[in-house]
Amino acid sequence: MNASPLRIATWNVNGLRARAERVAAWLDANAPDIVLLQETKCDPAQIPEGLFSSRSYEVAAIGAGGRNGVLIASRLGLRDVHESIADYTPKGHDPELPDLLSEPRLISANCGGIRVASVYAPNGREVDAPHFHAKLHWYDALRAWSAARISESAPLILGGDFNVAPTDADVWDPAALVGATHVTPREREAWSALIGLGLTDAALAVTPVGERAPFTWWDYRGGAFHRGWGMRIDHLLVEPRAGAILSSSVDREGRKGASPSDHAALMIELEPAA
DNA sequence: ATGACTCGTACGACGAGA
Repeated sequence: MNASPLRIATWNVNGLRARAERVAAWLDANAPDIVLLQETKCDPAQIPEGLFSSRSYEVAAIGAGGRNGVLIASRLGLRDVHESIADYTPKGHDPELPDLLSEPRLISANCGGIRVASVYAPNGREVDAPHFHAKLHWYDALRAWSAARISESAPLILGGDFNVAPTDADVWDPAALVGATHVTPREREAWSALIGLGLTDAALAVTPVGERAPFTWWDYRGGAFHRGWGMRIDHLLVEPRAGAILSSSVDREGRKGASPSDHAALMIELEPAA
């Protein structure tokens, strides 16, 4: 029995060591039960001392030097950790492409009966660059891994920085992004195929028809945040059997002031299925 | 404006991010 809904949050922090004070304040203000972080940019041994343990979280993290890196912190237990989707490399994978499946971009654990994953999708760099094709292959592997999890008894929740804006409503100005990554038909097809496994885009699910779900990322440059020049590229994807999505919110305060991440945290409240 | 920030690496720029 849960007296109150679960709070599940995801945040690309752009450097956990650089963001330690902000993460601490955000944890204290929001009290999430499950925290998914991306771009920690550190090895697990470099996680700021006590940041999670002093707040009663168990942590599972992977990292390799100063790039990428993902983490799960849970107050609901943390077991059966998965650290790679490389076993789900798609058929036809071009071995000449960058090996993004070996980078620390997904970690998953069973937290209180829910299989959660912290996901950091590749950027893609330039349309049709090697990294762009590798991004699409990485999405194929993510879809295959997710399909395998959906066949298991624990419901699946994916959260993270997916580096795809699913529709033109998810960017401030489609005309400004012609020729850019994150909005191409191929990336959006990869996104749709993932969603099509039977996952609910939580932010959309609680957004009234005709309104726009809030952005989660704004470029550091040119005052983009204050101009509203953002995108919705961080997502929480919920298998319906996990429970009912009660709310979804973006922590815009976390994008303000000194030394913010370029991403804001996304958090949902979930009433777990009985 | 082929720009604009920021992090990590390593102590001066530079790759990468989106």
